[in-house]
Amino acid sequence: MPRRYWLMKVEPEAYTIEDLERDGRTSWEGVRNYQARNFMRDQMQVGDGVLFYASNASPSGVTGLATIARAGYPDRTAWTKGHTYFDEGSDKANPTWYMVDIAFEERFPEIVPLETLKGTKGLENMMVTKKGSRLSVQPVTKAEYDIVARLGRKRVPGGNR
DNA sequence: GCCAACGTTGGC
DNA sequence: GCCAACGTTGGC
Repeated sequence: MPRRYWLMKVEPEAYTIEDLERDGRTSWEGVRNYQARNFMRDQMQVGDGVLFYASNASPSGVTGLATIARAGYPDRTAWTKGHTYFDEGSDKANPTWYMVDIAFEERFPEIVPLETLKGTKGLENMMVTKKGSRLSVQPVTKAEYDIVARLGRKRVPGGNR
């Protein structure tokens, strides 16, 4: 199966690329959206590329790269009473929610802000650049992934602003 | 903190 | 199955 590529959002208050660099690897529990769930459960494979996106940040943008380290498996936080991600309706025999693990790959020297993504040729069709795109797990093309990776690695004197 | 856009819920 | 109300996301 060819390598696929994804963009995964997280608020810096919850987790950052620095955290991932420190941890090396982390589990991505807590996704409670069916479309995102389907991507994690049905399509993500070990080795897939991930654009790590900081949402609700100033600015928001892609802060680094990761890879899928474990393909979709049931999100057991949905069964933990009292847990933030507890979901009464999730059946253990037929789990509603799935998670994956991701591994650190690279931290960009500077964030690639959403503004930059919006203004970069070749990224016009990226979901994240479109207004009202709330999906927290999005597929991206290899071409888009490569463009963003190149932007992230580019060192600009005085910073990438 | 505001608020537009979106996904989900629930009454009918 | 429609759709208004509601809660959440996320850019600004």
